[in-house]
Amino acid sequence: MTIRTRFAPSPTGYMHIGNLRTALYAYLVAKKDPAGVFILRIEDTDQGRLIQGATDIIYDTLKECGLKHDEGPDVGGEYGPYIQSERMKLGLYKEYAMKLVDSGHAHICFCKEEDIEAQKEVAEAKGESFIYRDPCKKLSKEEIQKRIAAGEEYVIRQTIDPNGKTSFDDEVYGTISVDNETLDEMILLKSDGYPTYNFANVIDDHLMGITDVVRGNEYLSSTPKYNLIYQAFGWNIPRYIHCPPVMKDETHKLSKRNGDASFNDLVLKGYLPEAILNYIALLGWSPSEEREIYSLPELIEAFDVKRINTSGAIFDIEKLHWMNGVYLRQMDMDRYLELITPFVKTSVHKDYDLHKIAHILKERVSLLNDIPEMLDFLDELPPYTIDLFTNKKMKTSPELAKKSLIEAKKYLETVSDWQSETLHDGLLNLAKELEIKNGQLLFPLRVALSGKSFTPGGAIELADIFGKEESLRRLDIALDKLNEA
RNA sequence: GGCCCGUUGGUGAAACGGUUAACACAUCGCCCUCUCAAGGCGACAUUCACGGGUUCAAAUCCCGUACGGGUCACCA
Repeated sequence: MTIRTRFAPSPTGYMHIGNLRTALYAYLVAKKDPAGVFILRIEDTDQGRLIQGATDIIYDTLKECGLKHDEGPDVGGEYGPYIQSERMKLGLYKEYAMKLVDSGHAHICFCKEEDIEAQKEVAEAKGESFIYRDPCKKLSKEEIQKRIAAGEEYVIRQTIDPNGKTSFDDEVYGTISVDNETLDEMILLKSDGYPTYNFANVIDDHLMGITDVVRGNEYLSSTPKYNLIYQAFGWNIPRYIHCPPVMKDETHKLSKRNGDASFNDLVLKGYLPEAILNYIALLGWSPSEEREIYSLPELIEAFDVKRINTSGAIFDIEKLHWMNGVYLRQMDMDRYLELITPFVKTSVHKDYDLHKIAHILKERVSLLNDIPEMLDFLDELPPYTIDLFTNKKMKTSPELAKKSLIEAKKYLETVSDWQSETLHDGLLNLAKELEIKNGQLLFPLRVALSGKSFTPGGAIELADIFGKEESLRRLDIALDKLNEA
């Protein structure tokens, strides 16, 4: 049977990391099957929580990550519509809810939300566990008709036989079974006519032919209730793949609500979508081989539902940071150049060779946002004091720096063929002639050129980027400082 | 509180009754080196939340306890 999975977010804001990981896993499960279908369904049944533009964020995020859906509101498909509010207009949910009422698996309920709430509080105050026993189940057909005709608001509530047990098999958590008496009779259809998530989800998953339900483990305890609905209709129960939560720390889930990083925030900080995706794939799942860097196609190949963990995983930005660096270093130069250019240009406005800049950056950048600060010395020589010339490891001091720089200047002034190779050979030669270590010549030179204690690139690379004129100008400034001392 | 789920180093994790308890990030050393990175090498859990039990043998199986999470919404 062809695998069909769905990602079913509600458009209520930004896409957070846990959400994205669920989408990823659903995608991987589908694509593991060469004919597998990955579906996007928008669950907008809570009209009060809708946020303008949230659906676009979902489309954009999936697109940026390469999680291409085969069916969905924007791409169509044979099982549409793919937006629940549109399906609701078709009267779909009400029709199915009424079928359940007819078969005795659901009932009309006139209870007021506040009343139930009040009863619950009383029970809690007494320390008793509260399971709502709906008095409306006893209402006669006539009375129900009368009250509906009188315009009274009502909901349709699931009817559960408290006897017996319901169990299901989860691919990740194994077999789970619960006593039916602990199951509460959830609302299927709200008084505004919209279905609840709980109901719409079951109906749509069935109607859309979903074979594998991938979702967060917070649904583990509702799943028995969903199965009761499947059974009431005589439908096949899908395979369940419940995923452990992505945590912010030991005790808190990652959530947009707490202002935790969303996919978008991470991208804005300079993390690459492919690195983010690779990293979150490893949060709650581990490959069978000893490897961590996977492209999306490679993930499809390596993914195995059986290797999804059962316990929550803490999101560790340090590791993402490292992984982002790996992706950046592995990248081909053309794309790298294209990617870093806007970041370089925020702090570098002079006309330096971007290729050369890219070259010194490549092995050193883990986060694109770090680039401007790393290059802040290129446009203008920052103010600095001569103690920068003191370095124990290099065994340099202002005195030694002065000597080295005088000699360096003499040499550099003679160079007509100003390019990396020439400078390299010339300067190393000079160090040899002076009988000092390379570092004792090059370290001071690098400081003189940059005005910083550390920089991407060394003296030769920087001199190459600056060119003869600017290099000598900065050298003179350094010598002035050293002469004053 | 009832029910459900979980618990291996700071973090992600491997192990599927018998290993010196992998690997990666982070951290700390050393090497390389013109700084910083990158790279190389090495260190880092007498121990797998705790207590019992089963077994010749337990991180792995069973029971209990503790702790954490989830759920009990006309939110998803």
